[in-house]
Amino acid sequence: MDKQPELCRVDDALNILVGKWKPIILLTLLQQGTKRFSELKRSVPGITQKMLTNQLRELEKEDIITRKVYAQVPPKVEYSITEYGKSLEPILVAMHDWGTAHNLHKKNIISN
Amino acid sequence: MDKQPELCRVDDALNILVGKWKPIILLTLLQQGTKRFSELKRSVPGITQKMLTNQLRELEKEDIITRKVYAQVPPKVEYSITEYGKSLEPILVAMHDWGTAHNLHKKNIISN
DNA sequence: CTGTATCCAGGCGGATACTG
DNA sequence: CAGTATCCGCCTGGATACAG
Repeated sequence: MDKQPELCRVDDALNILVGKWKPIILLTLLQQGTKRFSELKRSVPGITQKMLTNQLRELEKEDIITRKVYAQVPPKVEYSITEYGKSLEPILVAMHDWGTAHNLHKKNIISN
Repeated sequence: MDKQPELCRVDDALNILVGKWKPIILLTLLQQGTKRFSELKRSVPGITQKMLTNQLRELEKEDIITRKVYAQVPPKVEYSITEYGKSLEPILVAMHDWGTAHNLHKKNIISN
């Protein structure tokens, strides 16, 4: 049942990153800083309100992002990466770099 | 529907790594080299034959691992990381390092 | 503007049994 | 030894409607 202690350490990071919209949400917040709910919705084309809320809540639970509510009408809520969340950036960068190379790999296969 | 080109690059890597047993399978092959089906099964406690086959097939499709069948009785099949698959190692290492630090983070929260 | 509540389809992963 | 085949429960994510 248990995995090797050394090996399963990767699963913690993976579980946090996994979610249809989490990577793009995190990258948006990392690159563009604090954003309102509606701004995020615009920054992530195709996402529904339900899913945006859902993914944000999960990231918040993991202490990767923070949620700041302004008591006003109309409502205003801002989301930001936590310091802890910023520690995920090297992983996202590694994946982004790999993704770029992956694209080239696929093109090479096709061209052969 | 479409995401920003730059941002969605991370999804390619993520999709390949996602799967309940893929990370540990990859790390095992990376660290210990070529392994037979039964050896992998022993290296990944708790996995069923169905899931081991399933995860191996998916990694094979992505050209991350190779499958070598020896025409003999009893059957012998060996799995190895491809050169291309090795390019995933930095990502796995980054996640492993993060997972280790994450453990400390959780401990700190508890101790506060 | 920033959510919640429902319903629903598809896929993932587990248990189990069977096979060349 | 190295798989396949089947059944099945659960969770994820999409569509849609409603709400403070």
